[in-house]
Parts: sequence; C-alpha cells; structure tokens
Amino acid sequence: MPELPEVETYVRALKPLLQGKTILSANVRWPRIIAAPDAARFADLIRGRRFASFARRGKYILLGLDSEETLIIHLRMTGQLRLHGTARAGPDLAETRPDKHTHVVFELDSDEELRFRDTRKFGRIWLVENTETVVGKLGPEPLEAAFVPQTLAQALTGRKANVKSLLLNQTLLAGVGNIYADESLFHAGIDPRRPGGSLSFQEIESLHRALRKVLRAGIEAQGSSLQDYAPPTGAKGGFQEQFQVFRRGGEPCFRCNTPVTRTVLAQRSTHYCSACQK
DNA sequence: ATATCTGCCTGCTCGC
DNA sequence: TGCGAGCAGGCAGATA
Repeated sequence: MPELPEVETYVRALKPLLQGKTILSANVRWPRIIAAPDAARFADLIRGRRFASFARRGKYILLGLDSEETLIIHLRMTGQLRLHGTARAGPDLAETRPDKHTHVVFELDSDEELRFRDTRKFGRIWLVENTETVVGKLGPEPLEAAFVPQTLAQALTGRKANVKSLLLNQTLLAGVGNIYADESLFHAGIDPRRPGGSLSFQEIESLHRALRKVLRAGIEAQGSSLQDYAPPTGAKGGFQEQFQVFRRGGEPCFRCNTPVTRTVLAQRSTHYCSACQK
C-alpha cells in the first residue's frame, strides 16, 4: 500500500523517466479509473501534452503538463505505474503486452508507453486545471518545516477518536497510512487506542518526532516493498526490514520481547507492543 | 462537527 | 481438487 515514502519514491523515479516526453495518446481500458473528466474527454485533452513538472502531495502523484493542466494519480492499494518499451521491445513483445490489470496506457513519443496497472481497481487518475479540486482538503505535509508539534496538537486536541484513526485521516495529516501510523506510534511509545485528545503535549512532541523520523527513514529506504507495491524502475524499497510492529502480530517485540499485539482499529489491522506503548 | 460504517475490487488463504 | 467465506485496506459518500 503506497504511502508518503512510497509515493515520494515514485515521483523521484518518474521524473528522469518522463521529463520532456510527450503523450501521443491515452488508451483507457477501464473508464472508472479516470475520476475526472470523463474518460473520453480525458483522452482528448491529454493528447499531445508534455510532462513538465513532478511533485507529490500526500499520497497523490502530481504530474504537471505543458498546459494549464496537471495529471494527478493516486495508486491507492495496488496501483502501479511502469514504463515499457514498444518499438524497441523487439522479440520480447509478447512479454510486454499489457495484461488484464492494465487499465490505462499512455503512448509516449519515445517508443515507450506508461502503463497504469491496478489489480483491485481502487486507484484513480484525474486531469485538472486546479489541483486544489483534488488535493485541497488534505492536511499539512508532515515533512515540511511548517509541520511543528503545535500543528499535530491542533489535529488531536478535543478528539475522542483513537490516535491511530486520526493519523490515518488525510484531512488532518497528509500521507500517513497503515504502515507508518503503526510504526510511528511504536517509536513514540504511544498506545494506538488512546483517544487523540488524551495525549499530553510531551507525547504529541514525541509522536511528531517519530512521524518525521519514520517517514524520512521510509524515503531513505525507498519505501516498503509488500506484495503489490512495485516502483516504476523495478528497484524495490527495503523499509519492511525496519518494521518494528507492522505485520509482526504474535512475534516478540525487538525492544522487550513481549509478543506484538494485533487488533483492529478503524477497520484496519493495527499492531503495537502492549508493554512499550502506553 | 465528529465518529463510524459501507462500497468499491481482486487475489489470496483457509476450512470443509 | 474445488469452492465459498473471509480478509486485505484508502478513500468517498452515507449514516448516526
């Protein structure tokens, strides 16, 4: 499940692969993937556009074009973007043919095509003039300088929902998903079931520090490689090797040997150490 | 306003 | 081996 570090890795990888290349056509094989405008208009508008800028906001990939428009892609759970050769593919053409999970194919002017592949079809693609119509409701970027403990305090104070659910709320904080929420709460020593409003300012500072540390480490490791995540270059990230609690239910905590607890919060699997996290 | 639930999807695992 | 049930989960939209 691509979260902030995985999406950041994606954007960094896409830039040298796509910069300056022009989209000759877009073949939409599963129209529901295109969130806006409708699939036919999308294909019409994107024809002839050139990739000009590359950015990330939360878990969204923002590909600025040489027009007033931005191509926005959200990978959700199982979305992937891969660049494939076409004319240069030669004898391996059969191997490079889009499979049944490839829902959008962008033909480029470089004898290549950019494919959006998504087994579970949760991913979405937009083409918009104003990015705010898509990402406008997102909360602050946790790695920007403007994100200080007071920002996090503002998101948590007065809240009765558990802190794990609040960390997953993209309108409060952008980019944190299930992996980095569980890992950050472990590093901060905070029980994920605690009501957001029950955290002391000292605990909020600790959580703020943990979030930034874990997200930076995730980017440094080029993300986590789980079953469905595949970056455009094929190079796999290694942050899963640093997991302290995520998907380690029943296994001993690396710090204290207490078996890691697995429970469900906000309908999502949640992992924590009952001894280390209070 | 906030909190919680449902639907979207497919592949995989599990039990019979 | 076959098959259905349950599960994984980000986010929009609905409901409480």
